[in-house]
Amino acid sequence: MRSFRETLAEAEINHSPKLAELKASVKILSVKKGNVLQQQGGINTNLYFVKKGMLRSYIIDEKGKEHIFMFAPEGWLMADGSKDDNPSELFIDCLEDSEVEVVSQADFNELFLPLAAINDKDRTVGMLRRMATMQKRIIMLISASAIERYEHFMETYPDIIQRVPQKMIASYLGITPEALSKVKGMRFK
Amino acid sequence: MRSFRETLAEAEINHSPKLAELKASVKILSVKKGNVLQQQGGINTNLYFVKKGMLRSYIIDEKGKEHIFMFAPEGWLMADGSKDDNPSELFIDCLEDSEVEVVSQADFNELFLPLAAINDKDRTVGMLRRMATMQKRIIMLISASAIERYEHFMETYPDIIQRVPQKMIASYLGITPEALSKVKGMRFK
DNA sequence: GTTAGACGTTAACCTAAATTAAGATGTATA
DNA sequence: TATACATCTTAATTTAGGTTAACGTCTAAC
Repeated sequence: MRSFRETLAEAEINHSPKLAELKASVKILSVKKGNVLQQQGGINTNLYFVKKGMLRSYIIDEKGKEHIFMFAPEGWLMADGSKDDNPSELFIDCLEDSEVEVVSQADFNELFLPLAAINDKDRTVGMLRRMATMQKRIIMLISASAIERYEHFMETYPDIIQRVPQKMIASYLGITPEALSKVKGMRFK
Repeated sequence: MRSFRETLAEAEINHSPKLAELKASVKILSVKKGNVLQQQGGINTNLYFVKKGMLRSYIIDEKGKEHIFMFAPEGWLMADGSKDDNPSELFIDCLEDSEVEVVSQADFNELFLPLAAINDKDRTVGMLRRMATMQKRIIMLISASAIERYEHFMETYPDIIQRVPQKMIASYLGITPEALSKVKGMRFK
């Protein structure tokens, strides 16, 4: 990775848009609840923009246990962010009947990223929001108790709470469903 | 956040570089070990590119306990990724005498992000690497035991292990120094 | 209607890691 | 040199959360 100054020294601006190519690279998909869009270990990874419904990404560990990495309701981007060349770390599946737009990782990097940075502040805001979400998540995981993580989640994503089963919330928080149940009971004691 | 198609519909390419402005926006800083570059709660957040040395970002919780969010040795970007308008969540300080390049969050978003996406693949790779690191970190935190997290850290960042005290590694892993000490002993039993 | 799965809750028990405290070593400073 | 301070380790104790299992509710399938 180059430094800021090195970047400047080498910078030459020339950019010819390829709108047709861009348009062709986007596929629209209707996905039924339960459908799996992407497998852990797969090599062709995509980005999914959720127009309607909700997607979920998760891993399955050696003991066969599911751990939810992220929920993506309407307006969110769903993607496996593991390094480009590596196979996908995540499963992605569909929690509600959904409509999504799909772009391959390769197309996104080559075509969308440059375009988005210039013309689509919302797109970069989307990436920044993703980063902010992950940062907060890490901070909660290393510093907060189960109940604090739960309360933070409720405040931040009250919508998601209504739409997914408790056991998935527990999985997202990094605890068992039983522990979440216990912890919820304790709040009103 | 707009969808891919909406983005395309609205896209108009025009981009005039402002190299002079860009250059002026970069400051070079020599920082002594222990210096604090940025405070939790501060409003003027910067991005730091580490040319030499090492930076660290961390929070201090209500009980006064430190939790390390990230290390940034040479070649890494250090930044608080909490939402633009919010005050900084993180302290950033200096673990070794360092040389860093500094750009304000505002300048970065307005000037560097567009430029980098087009001309500097390494820069976007840097952001993607950041995302990949965070993703892996979250997965480890929700699914792996203390010892597994430690072993993963050793494999992934053998360099950092040599350069920072154990208690900071523990803090990064989300465990106490005592627990890390115990866990290290257990590996050779 | 009956049955079989999912889901959520509760409780008994267990374990990993936190807390507290003490001691051993190293290092910077008066 | 002596003092203080930070780091790491070990051990005793406590606690948050995991595991296992039982039970009630709900929904889907027969």
